Amino acid sequence: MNTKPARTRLAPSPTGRFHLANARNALYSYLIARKTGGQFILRIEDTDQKRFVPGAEEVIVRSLDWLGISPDESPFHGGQYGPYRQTERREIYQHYARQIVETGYAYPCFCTPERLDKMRKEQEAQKVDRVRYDGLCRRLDPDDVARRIAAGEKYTIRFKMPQEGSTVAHDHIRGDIVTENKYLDDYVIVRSDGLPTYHLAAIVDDHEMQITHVLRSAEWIPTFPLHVQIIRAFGWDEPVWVHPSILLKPSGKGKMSKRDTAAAMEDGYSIFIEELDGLGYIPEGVLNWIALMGWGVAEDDVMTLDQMVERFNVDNLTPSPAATNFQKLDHFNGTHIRLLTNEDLSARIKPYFTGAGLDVPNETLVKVTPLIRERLVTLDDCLAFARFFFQEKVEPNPEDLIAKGLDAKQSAGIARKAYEILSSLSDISHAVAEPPMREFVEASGFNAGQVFGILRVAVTGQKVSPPLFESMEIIGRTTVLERLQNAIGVLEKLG
RNA sequence: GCCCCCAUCGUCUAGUGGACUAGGACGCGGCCCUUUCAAGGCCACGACCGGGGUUCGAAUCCCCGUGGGGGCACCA
Repeated sequence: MNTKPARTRLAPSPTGRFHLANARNALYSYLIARKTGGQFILRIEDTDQKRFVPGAEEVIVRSLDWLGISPDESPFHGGQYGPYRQTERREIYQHYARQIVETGYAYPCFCTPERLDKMRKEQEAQKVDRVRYDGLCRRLDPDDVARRIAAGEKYTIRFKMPQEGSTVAHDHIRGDIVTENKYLDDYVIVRSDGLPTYHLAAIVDDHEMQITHVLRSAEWIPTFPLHVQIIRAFGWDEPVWVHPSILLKPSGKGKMSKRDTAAAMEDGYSIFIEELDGLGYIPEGVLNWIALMGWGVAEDDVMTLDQMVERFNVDNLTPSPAATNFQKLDHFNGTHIRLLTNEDLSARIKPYFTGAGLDVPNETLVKVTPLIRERLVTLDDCLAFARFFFQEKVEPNPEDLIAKGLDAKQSAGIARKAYEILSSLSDISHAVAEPPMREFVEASGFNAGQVFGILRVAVTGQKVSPPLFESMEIIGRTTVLERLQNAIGVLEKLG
């Protein structure tokens, strides 16, 4: 990989939501910049003002910040190459639009949308292979053009695509992409409202902002030759182009549809970065997950951002489409949760408890965290495993208090015995309480699963919980005995 | 319809003509550990899309199919 400082960019349009594919382009771009000591830039492509969605820019920045891959330059962070919003760069595009017309690589087109529409319909009726601009204004007399412009007639500017030969565009992971020019079109590069389309704006900006590596999704491949031709028309150097493939639905058959997105949501997943936080995912896990969709790492695939920077290489990006695998998200999330320090994890799960209306004393939290860390797939799982630590009372399902293979009466007997043993101890810490309970199990003839199962449900209110004795130690003698007493009452009523 | 991109276990991938009995990870199944659930350890199952070439030799190179995907706007 080129080691001179790279300048990369993420250029989303503020029209929709910030999803996986955006994040993945951002990550790879960020990685290239960090790896080479360069800069990662966020540029807002808002030239289509009809589609502008208020607040979309903020979501993008918030998502990037959450992931920990904030841009070095952006409309919000500033920078030497601003403005970073295309609608604020009008004059720059106008300058280059004039230049490209003057040098003969583009021309004004007076065709109205109505005429274009009619033209297309006619072409469709004739079943042409590819509907495209018929070149009417390309053949206009220069004096005529000047006259019509002077008369105030509205016009767009079209790029004068070579009509013969072919264009070779080089993608770093796909190699040369050769397109015969006869399949290309005279694309509109400046709208009649004076604002450029993506084709001109992006090329001009990438040049002006000195972007060295352009990562954009594969949807851009069809217009890739156009972009290369525009660059050549200006006589500029090309950046390194990389087109990572689109992301497929979990089955790998077809791309993510609205329906798939909704289905993911129902399963507790999301393709929108802003929603992942609320779903209990941590940036470290999400990042690791995203990184591996299209980046070939042979082994040791659990990585922190720093490790990714260390190991990343654009050469290892894959060109084939990747299925979105949420199970893998869970895996990476759980793995990275376990990599967190107890202090860090405690701070991250606390909001879930308080959010559920629980009072969470820190001294209790720090004791609880080590007990549940291995069990968490998502942060919000902490509630399922540990809410009983912070509740006044616990209400076990009566049925659950009856041990496997026993009836209510026998179970009540075990509970009473456990109460007897525990209440005889002044201290029920793990080390003190376990030996006598084990002795009881030995002597009683019941098995450990039965005895401890009853105790677990009585004390935690649930069948699945963190280790019993550690849990009881944290809950404290008084509360444990209260809960046991309550369970005995429930069992007696049952019996 | 036309153009373009892609093609290794169910999924993400390693593989750049001989080191391939095709490696790793997720998931799945089993075992161990264990008071539950996890975590961890071990084991198993599981793939080179098809057909032609090229070559002493092909997962790897070429061609043709097939399948999947993208695009054909004064959207990005």
